Amino acid sequence: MTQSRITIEDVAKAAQVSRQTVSRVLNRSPKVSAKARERVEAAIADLGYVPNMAARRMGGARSFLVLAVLERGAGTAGAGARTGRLPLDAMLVAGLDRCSEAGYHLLFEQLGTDPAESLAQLNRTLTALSPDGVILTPPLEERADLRSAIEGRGIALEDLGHRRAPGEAGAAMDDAALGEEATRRLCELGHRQIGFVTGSADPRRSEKRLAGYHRVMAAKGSRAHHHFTADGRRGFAEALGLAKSWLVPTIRPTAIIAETEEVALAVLDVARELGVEVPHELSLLSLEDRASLGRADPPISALFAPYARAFGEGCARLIARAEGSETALQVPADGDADGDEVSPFEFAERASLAKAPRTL
Amino acid sequence: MTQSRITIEDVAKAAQVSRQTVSRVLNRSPKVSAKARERVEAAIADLGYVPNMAARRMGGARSFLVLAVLERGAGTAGAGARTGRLPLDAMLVAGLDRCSEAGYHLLFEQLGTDPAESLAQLNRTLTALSPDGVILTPPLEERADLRSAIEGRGIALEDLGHRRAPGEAGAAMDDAALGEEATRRLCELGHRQIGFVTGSADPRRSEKRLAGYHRVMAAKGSRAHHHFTADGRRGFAEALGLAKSWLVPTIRPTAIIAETEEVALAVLDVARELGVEVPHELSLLSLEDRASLGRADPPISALFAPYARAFGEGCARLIARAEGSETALQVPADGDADGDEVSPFEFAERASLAKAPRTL
DNA sequence: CTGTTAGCGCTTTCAG
DNA sequence: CTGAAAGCGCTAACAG
Repeated sequence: MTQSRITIEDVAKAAQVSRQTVSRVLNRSPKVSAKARERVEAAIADLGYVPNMAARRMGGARSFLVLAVLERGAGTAGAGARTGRLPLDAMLVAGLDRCSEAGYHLLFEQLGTDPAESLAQLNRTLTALSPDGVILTPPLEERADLRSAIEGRGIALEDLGHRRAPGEAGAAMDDAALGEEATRRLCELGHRQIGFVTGSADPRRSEKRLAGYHRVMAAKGSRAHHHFTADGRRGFAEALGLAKSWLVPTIRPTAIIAETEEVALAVLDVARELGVEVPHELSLLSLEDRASLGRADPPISALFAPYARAFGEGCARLIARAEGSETALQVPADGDADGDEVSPFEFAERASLAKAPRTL
Repeated sequence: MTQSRITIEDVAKAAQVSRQTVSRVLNRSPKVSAKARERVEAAIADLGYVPNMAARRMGGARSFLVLAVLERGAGTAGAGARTGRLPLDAMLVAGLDRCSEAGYHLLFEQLGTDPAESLAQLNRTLTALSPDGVILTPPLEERADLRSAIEGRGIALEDLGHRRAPGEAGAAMDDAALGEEATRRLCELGHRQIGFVTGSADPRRSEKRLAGYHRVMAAKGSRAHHHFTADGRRGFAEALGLAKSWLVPTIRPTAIIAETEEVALAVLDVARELGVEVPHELSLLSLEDRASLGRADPPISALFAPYARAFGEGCARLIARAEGSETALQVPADGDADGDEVSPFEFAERASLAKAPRTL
């Protein structure tokens, strides 16, 4: 079944129309009579015809391709690698789902870290593939050169953040906002002595999250952020040692924000070792969600950017744009105006958060 | 730079040769004079010419595409999902590395679980994309219908196991062998009372691993396998409860094989709770490697199938075949004859394994 | 070794 | 609404 040599010509013949008409049906052109359409569709089903992508795009039309651009090393480099990276597996699946349901294909490409070289690389890929859309994954969305290379060719561009206005940082991927919201949530629970342990593989992102944390702490009038930050990016062990030292004195953090799953788990271990009870004596919040957090004892809550979902949505938007259906994903009108300030982040509520103890 | 409308024609003109000659240079044909080649290469570099993939494949030749076929749900469906699945992130990166270095592109496709439907789906993709090679990921490599659909079109096919003979299970992905080797390793450490807790999302794979375990235990004359197996696939909690019950009596396992990271971590927790010391009183071996195992206390050793590596190698083999370079990857001649029986699995040695305690 | 000639399968014009 | 013509950019077949 489904012989591989059936072309649009065969369908045209079978349906007794010209290939143009078949092509129109294929591309959902409205300018086809119902009768013709029916005949063509019957013939297509009958012959098991499947249009050839390459030929399709040769005609100078769409390529039905979405290109996802990764920074080399942005994903887990293998089991045992450091964490704090993109959840490529979930992103892949989310993207695939969205693309295949629309008949599109998803292609990934890794770019090296050298700016000039990576730009050239992208340009090469762009002309070789001429994708209908490109999705730039963090931290690449900030590369203005890449963005203009893409847009300069008239190719649709998306990144993981729904942006409110062009040029603005995408809300869902705003690291500073993530740091802020995490801190704010803890403050709302009554915490003032809040610690922050970084650990992301990408220092730039740590920086921003930390900045958000500092901002909120300062606004709350706490000075804790001057004492309770540790840099797990450099030395994991030292950072933990530092975190450990926090927990011994009488004035100590009542909550700690851990930038990664790894750090969160390690802090939990430290607390256990020291006999500090989580969550009653110490609340713990991770900025990255991984399955293992749910299996920790107690399970650790996480506030995180919804990468996979955002990626899938980015793909969908790209496709919608390519299809020209400007009615499709025009901002789900989710009352996203500017009032409610719905959090763009996902929160996995588990058992590691509690109100601050009274013994402030 | 790198205008997007440069075609082979432009290069031909600039190099003062026919496009055929340019094409030959592009495809590394040996039948080009050094002079011509030089001029063409100069022109290419000069103009920043990049061949268009779609057009290339239209010529009736290669498509420079490798298609990786996944079973829907084979990857992590998102943070918090059950484990025991393919490490898609690492596979993606490994495949991308191998493909891009050869100028190929990697495309993923998910197939539903209904046999007929998934075959049709594959056929569709095959004719739409006409990839140069297809790599079937577990458990799809066992689908004879898919295999013949691919090979019937003359498309190169690979899966994650280096197969010794056609039809034989790939060594690196042989689940029974994994169960056997894990058990054997523990036996070599003097263990006889070995437990096995399943937990994979794919029951068929659990079955095979378990079978390998049973086989070795029986061969060693132990009867432990009649008592110490628990099925974490059904009910995680019950399985753990069962495992827990093992550890209380005086005759109890001195080693436990955990099929997944999740199970391994849980068993470790149980042991800790019960005051059973790992590894001195209980050795623990995971059949799946994840970063979190390395951070457990003590870190948990793992014996596992090298998915990502195998995937990357599969891609490389596909490409080598497409390139016709039959000299390229002809079995690295790693003394793989049939003598040494080098393990096809990877072993992450950590601190959870010890010799069996004397108090057998 | 090199150039010429035909398409690959589809879509864009542009006429009917 | 439909068809005919003219390629898209490249590579296989052939001739030179």
